[in-house]
Amino acid sequence: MTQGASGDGPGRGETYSGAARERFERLYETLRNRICLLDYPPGHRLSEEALATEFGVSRTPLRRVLGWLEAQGLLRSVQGVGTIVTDVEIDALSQIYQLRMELAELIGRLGPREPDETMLTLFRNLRDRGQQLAESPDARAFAQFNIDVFQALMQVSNNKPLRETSERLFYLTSRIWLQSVPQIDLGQEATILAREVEELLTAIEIGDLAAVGLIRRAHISMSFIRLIRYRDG
Amino acid sequence: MTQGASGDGPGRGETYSGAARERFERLYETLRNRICLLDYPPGHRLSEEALATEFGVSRTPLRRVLGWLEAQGLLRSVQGVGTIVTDVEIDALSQIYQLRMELAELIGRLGPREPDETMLTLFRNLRDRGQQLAESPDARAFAQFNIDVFQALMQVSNNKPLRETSERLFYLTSRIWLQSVPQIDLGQEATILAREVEELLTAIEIGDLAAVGLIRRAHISMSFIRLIRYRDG
DNA sequence: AAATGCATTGTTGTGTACAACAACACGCGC
DNA sequence: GCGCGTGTTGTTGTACACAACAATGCATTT
Repeated sequence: MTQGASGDGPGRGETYSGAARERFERLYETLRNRICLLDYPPGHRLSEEALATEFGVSRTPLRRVLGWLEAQGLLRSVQGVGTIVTDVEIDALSQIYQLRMELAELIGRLGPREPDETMLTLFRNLRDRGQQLAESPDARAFAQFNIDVFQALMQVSNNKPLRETSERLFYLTSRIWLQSVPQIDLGQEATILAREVEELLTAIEIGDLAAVGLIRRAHISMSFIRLIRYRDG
Repeated sequence: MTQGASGDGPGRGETYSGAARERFERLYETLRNRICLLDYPPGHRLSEEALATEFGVSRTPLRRVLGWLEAQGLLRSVQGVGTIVTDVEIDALSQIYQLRMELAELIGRLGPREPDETMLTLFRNLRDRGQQLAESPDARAFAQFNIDVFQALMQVSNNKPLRETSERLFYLTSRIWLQSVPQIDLGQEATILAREVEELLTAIEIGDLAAVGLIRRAHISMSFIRLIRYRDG
């Protein structure tokens, strides 16, 4: 393949200011999803050469993507060894969860965004998806649903730094559920998450965004406790 | 210069696992300081080629450093134009300050670290420096002192994600004071900061770390209000 | 004189070859 | 049989040459 003559890259005309940036974000989200969905489990060593070949680029632009993922704490590159998917040890997990709880509450307090029809539709769709998921639990679908619920919640606040910080911490810890999937009660977790979405939807319909933050915080708190209990036995 | 034969690079034997990493961190902190101390003011276009030449490396390792700074929001690279130091517009500044206030309070609540003699000495030295600064105000010394006070405060909490998040937001906004230096009353600001350090030291000596967070939050809140007043007239 | 097209220049983005490094396996000595 | 040194292999790190791109200045045209 010749340089830059990517087949599907510049297809959409919305290259706001650079086709390279678009490709970067595509690679970034692709790899982040693979990490969060445990296609690349913690400790997995992925090869720059192999990834570059797969995506039809050279190592150079790929390394920029890996660099960002490393900056987010999802990867760790060490010379002579490889690029390793990070693992989250239990005490670091606890610290992140403590902070995530506080930030979840802030989502409803800092720059709340008035719920519009779009947001309501979004959460109603999530509620329906949650009910289906609770009826027929599936590990991967659960993980994806968890991500989608989080991303929907991020639209509640206008505070961009808060959203970015919450995102970073979320993607750092969301994998733990898929990792513990043999031990956890997937059906119960799906049911709990589905009910959380229902509660969130109720609060949004009323327009009480502070309540949204409190509900979310409570569920993060409880889910961490359940997680610890799962792991302990 | 041949590859890797840097004169001062591998001088210290504490290369925990890679001399490259050490060099990376040195470049990173150097450039971050230059940005935060306004050696590179917002809007400034810095050349990869020139920087690589200055540091005696090739563009490749330098680009990794620039990539991290871009991930932290301090730089913005655009093809064909250059690598530009970001500017903070007033509304984004407000959002960051709101979040910083909340995080400051959390510093005293999440994983507080018992003050030891080292920390007390650190803050007592800062108190002395603050008094000297208040007597003979200097813009650059004020900015550096502001950074050092912040870094000392980061040692109060054991929560690493909270520290990293606070750092990111701090370095994103600390430049605003040097930017406004013709308009602000530098002597007054130095006096206020020195007194804040005194208050913080008092709280630390008592061992009330929650108070530390509250004091810090209050000062962040007030300093933002003063900043807005400075800018408005 | 003003506007427009175009060449020039300088920048970041990309591809590629090689160096530095660490892990592994093999063979040698004990 | 066991320990150790060493070559081999695969990885990330680095340097460099070139492509893609945007801005600028200049000549040309209207």
